[in-house]
Amino acid sequence: MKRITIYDVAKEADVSLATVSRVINGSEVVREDTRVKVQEAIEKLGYKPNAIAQGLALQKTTTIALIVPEASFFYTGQIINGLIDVAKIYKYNIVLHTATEGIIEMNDIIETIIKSRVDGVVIFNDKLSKNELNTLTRYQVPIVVIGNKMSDDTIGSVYVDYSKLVYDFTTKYLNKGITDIALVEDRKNPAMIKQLFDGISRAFADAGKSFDNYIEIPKDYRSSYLFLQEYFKSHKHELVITYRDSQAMAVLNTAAENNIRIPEDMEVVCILDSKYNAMARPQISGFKIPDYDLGAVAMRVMTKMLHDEDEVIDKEIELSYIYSPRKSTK
Amino acid sequence: MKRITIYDVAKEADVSLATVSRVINGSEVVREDTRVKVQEAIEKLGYKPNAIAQGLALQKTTTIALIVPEASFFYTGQIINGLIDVAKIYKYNIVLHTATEGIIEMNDIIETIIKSRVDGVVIFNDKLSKNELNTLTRYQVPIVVIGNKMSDDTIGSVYVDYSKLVYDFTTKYLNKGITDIALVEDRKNPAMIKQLFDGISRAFADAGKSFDNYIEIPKDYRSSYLFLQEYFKSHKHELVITYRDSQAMAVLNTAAENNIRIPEDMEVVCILDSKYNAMARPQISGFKIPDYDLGAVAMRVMTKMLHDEDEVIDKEIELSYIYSPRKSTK
DNA sequence: GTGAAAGCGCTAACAT
DNA sequence: ATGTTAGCGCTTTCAC
Repeated sequence: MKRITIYDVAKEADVSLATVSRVINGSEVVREDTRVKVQEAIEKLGYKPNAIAQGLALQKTTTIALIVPEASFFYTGQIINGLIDVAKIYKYNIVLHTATEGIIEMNDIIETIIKSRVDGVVIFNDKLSKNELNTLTRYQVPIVVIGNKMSDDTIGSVYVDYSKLVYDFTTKYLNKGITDIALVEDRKNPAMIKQLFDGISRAFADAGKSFDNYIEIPKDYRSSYLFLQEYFKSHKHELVITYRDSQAMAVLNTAAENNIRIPEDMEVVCILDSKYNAMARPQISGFKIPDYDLGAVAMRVMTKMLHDEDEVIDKEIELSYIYSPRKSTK
Repeated sequence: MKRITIYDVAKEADVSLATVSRVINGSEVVREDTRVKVQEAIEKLGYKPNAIAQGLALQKTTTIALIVPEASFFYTGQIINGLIDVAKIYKYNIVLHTATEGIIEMNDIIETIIKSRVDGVVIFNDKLSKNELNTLTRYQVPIVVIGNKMSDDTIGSVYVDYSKLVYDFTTKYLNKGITDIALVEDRKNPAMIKQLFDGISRAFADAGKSFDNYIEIPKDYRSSYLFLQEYFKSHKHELVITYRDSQAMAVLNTAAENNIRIPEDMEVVCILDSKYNAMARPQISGFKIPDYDLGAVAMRVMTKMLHDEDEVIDKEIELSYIYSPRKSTK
């Protein structure tokens, strides 16, 4: 079955291919009856414009590349949904790349991205530094970063200020006289840890105190569970802050085993809220991060960078969060 | 900055573009010294072949489309990871499409897929019937379906037989004399419900009994929680089977509130295991579904359909599961 | 072993 | 309002 082309349509409708092209692209200058004639031919033949050929001719692909950390779909899912939903509106395709650790692989991804001539790339990576983007910026590809504040001629970003979040939350507790606050985190995400640590430290500093309860736990649930099981035999804090739901649950479970009542003896809060926080017992308080919006807004910024070239647009967009107090805090 | 093309390289290396093309594509017929000469030119200019132009010339894009149900990333994440990992190996790009309910949107997606001239499409959709694929098959695009057993000239599939899973599990309990078995499910996924229902019904039938404890619950956690809270005031079963972790947790939580001890008074098992099952208290027994493999194998089948055109390949691949007994069952 | 030229399907001046 | 034609960047016969 030969793929039917614009020539076939032209012949069928007895016009030139230029006219067919005009019809496809909704040019105004085509007379109504010939437009109908062409439309019928298109319909009859079941013609679908070849996006690849269009891409070659127009020097743009209407596809953007999305890079997400591998195996991060638990918290990336909504971001992708948001991204794709607005991509659909603007008729963009999304090619998905997953990046593991390691700069070598990142270079591979960038290589294929460059070759595929995407119109832009969105990177979700809270670990990424602006410097690491140089490989990409060299090729003049518009970039939107999700998770890190930065901007530039060809770079935009959408993010949540976790440092501020933690600062405000910590300050609230310090003001209540609660000072035995601990931060539980693994080393999976250094940049995130830094933000959290900065926020809590600043809060302590502003209160004339210093923060020193950073508890580093293993990366996987099982090990961190065992670690905390031991830890809470001899420790207890007024407030424990964790980043992910699994960490909060590990705290919950191990505290219970050590007869630490939550929230009476110890309060627990989870930064990155999830539906599982509401299923745990006691239900875990957390901050609702607007993941869907992070993706949607990122794509929106992308389209602006791509279309409204003249207009000055805001390239650093901070999104807000909502605190959901539940049963693990007083 | 002008994008540098194969012509630029040809000029720089003082050869024809045909030769450059040969070097790029690793043709054997190029003399060693000219190959080196060309390579140096490529290096010097930082030339990256334009995949779009290659696509046009070769009539193939080395990209495959992946369609997943929207907002399903919790159980789709690993599938995508597996898919992408083997796609990388074979140098394929993945363009991601999310499908909501509704045939209209599906047609939109298929439309853009056809236009983008992908080499194949992988569909993760346990609701999909072979009939609905016709729109796609008409265009001769190789298809691999994840989650449903089916095959055809241009269709392959990778799946887990949930019906069998439930049949075996139920039979085991029936053999122990446990007959008060209930299936808790919402109506999110009719095809899946059918599989589960079929399996359990067959088991009962083979034991000379009939199954009638299908408990339909609301789709979201909150409502189903309230529903079950009421339900367990007046009901209790020897074994409750749920599909998703959130459903199992709802059962756990509401049972606890009604003083039903698990597993002493009632056992609970979750078909689709997740890490959260191990964090619940009591820990929930479940079946480990090989999601990563589903994706990886699907992509492998795809590449086979694309490359080894002559060779006969197995187009219906059933993957197995592993039972993880934990604390919610005896 | 290497070059010349046609063609992949489409868009966008430029003509008419 | 519509047709002609020159690219877009690359692959691949066919000559040499």
